[in-house]
Amino acid sequence: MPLSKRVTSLDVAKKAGVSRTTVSFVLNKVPGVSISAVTRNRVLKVARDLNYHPNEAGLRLASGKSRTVGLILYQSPEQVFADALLPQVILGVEQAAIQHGFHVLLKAVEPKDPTGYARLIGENHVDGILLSGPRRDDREIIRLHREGVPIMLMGQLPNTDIPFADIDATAGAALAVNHLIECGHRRIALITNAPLSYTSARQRRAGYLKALKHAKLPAERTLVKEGAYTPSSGFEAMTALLALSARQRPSAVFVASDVVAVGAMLAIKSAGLRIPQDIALVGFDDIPLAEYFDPPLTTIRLPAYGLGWAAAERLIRLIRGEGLDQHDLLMNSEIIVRTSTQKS
Amino acid sequence: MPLSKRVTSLDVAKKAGVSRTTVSFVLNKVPGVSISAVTRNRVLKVARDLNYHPNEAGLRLASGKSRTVGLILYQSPEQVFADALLPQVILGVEQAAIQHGFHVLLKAVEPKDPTGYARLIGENHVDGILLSGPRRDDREIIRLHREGVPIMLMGQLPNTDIPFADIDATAGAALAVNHLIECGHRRIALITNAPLSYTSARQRRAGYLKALKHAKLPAERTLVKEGAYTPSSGFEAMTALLALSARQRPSAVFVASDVVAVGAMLAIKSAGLRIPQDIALVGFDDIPLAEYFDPPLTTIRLPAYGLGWAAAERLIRLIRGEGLDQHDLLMNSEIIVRTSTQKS
DNA sequence: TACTGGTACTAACACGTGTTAGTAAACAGG
DNA sequence: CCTGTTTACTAACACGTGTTAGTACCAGTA
Repeated sequence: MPLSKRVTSLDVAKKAGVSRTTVSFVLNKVPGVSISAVTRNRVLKVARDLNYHPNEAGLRLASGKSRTVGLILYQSPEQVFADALLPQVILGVEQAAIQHGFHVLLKAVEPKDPTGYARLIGENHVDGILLSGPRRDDREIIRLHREGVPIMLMGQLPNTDIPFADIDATAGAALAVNHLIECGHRRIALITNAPLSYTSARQRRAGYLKALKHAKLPAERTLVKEGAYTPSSGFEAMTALLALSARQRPSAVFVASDVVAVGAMLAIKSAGLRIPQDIALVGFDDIPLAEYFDPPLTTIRLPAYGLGWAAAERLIRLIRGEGLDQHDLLMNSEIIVRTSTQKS
Repeated sequence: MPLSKRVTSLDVAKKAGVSRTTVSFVLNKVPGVSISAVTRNRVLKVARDLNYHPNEAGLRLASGKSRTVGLILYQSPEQVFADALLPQVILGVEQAAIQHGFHVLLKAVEPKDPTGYARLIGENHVDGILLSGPRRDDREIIRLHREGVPIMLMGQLPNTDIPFADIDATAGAALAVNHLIECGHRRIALITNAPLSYTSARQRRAGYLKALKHAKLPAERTLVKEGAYTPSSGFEAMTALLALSARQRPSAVFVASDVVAVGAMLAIKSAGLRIPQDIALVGFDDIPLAEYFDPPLTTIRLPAYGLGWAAAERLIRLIRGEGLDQHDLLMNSEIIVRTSTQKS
């Protein structure tokens, strides 16, 4: 029974003996209209007594706004599973949205099956889009942006002017490699977090190369191996590095993902080598378990929660038509030094 | 400009030279009404040409349905951060929802700040609620259920008849302990995944006790320690176990969470003991990294993705008024035997 | 010819809200 | 006493859809 009888503003109006318009004025505190204190209090009381909540659909229809952001996860299931920081990002998005009175609609999109998330906009389902893991071959997002739809990327899309919030992965990677250089290493290898066709992998490699160049160390192609999200890819990449001749073999490796680094560590230990005495290791991400690896992993800590928070907050600004103080946001990371680089 | 001009069904009707009603009949394939093939094709073509998508708000208002499920994460931020399986669960929910034409609205609720997710129902924002991590002190959910709101729990709520989908954690825990018994262990300790005030912790302990009883082994209070989501809690709990006298000290430990187990492993190794030779270890969850712990962790694999999928699918059944084949769903887990229990 | 019944539509209402334009009463100023 | 202004409201429209009741037409039948 209670399900069939939804309380509407008309019910409130009737019971309070006023018009529906007055109810709307009171509850929305519309500026510029005067309502007597007696009436206002009566309406408020009745609304509370009846447990009135404005119907979302009616509200959207009348206002044309949905006060909802679409959080699009443009990632394959394997990526999602392996992404240990995803919960933090999502939570950051959620809490920023709540703070601004917005809701979050979650949508996972598989790259191979680009079922248009654009429909969410066309259907007026969301006011703006937060796109995690943008792809270069995604024409849809560019079209939407050109049409004036509020969009915020988490990650970057080269050759577009779509605003984004992202970790400054290049700087973070440089931090990692600089640390290794300061530890005295000269032959430093790189295992990427993902295939180099991904922007995130490119950025981290750029930081690696930058740090080497700054220290006037040569960059050798043989010292760069591709990982792909998983520990096993790290195992293989490291195995390949260990197969190099004694002269070519690196004394330290920057693995651009903690998860991939786990596999690399296993390869090193399986080969009977010690970390950091024989090979030092720096990871990237500072996932919650990195501190408990054996040995504890020196790594780059990313503000995952903060990234989600900032991205959502900036998107909501766009939706509201407020300007952004800066078009793009690059967040700083910090290095967390642990045993995997400290010859204690 | 394109933003200001949304295409409505009236636009389609005008351009096709028919009434709006006809457009609705054609696009919704309403049974029992006859439309000539010529007209139908004309309408379909125009709709495609204009890139028409029905406005979500109008649709909701007219139909009274939102075709959206609310995924409520009733967990503290620390829990969310530590939950390595959460992405899998969320993805399962998402994909089941998509498959049935539903959307997912995500809402994180902090236990200490019970800002009513019930409003989502009152506002007609969602058709049903998927509650992850239900709490005993949550009066709201019981009220909603009594009012006939479709609800599905992920986890269980004793003393209520709210339908749920959950892992059979008791059976899973028994699996773990049985394995240790089969390996010849007689003194088996338990480190819980969470404080015992949590249902999930209770269930896992129940499986532990059941397995001991079945093997006619005594259950000793001194061998049960509480963990709390984090590796550090596992470290402390294990340290306490190691402090027991040589006679009391366990030869094997069931840690009811892989994440907590990481801390326990560190404590064991720090004490100069070996796994599994001195102390064998079984975890719970089979998080993606468990395979890469040192040593690889024997653990209980949970169908996290499947749980999310099944829970969403069952909720949608409830929303549609279809019955459930069974009121509750308990999903099976399996044991994954690795080195932490195999004296190889 | 008149009636029946099916085909192919359309007019009009309902859903619940925000908002603009307008009105009656009270009040203030001359 | 009349006029203009403020106060405190309300009637009516708009938003975009689904749906019920009804209409015009035509073919077939008695």
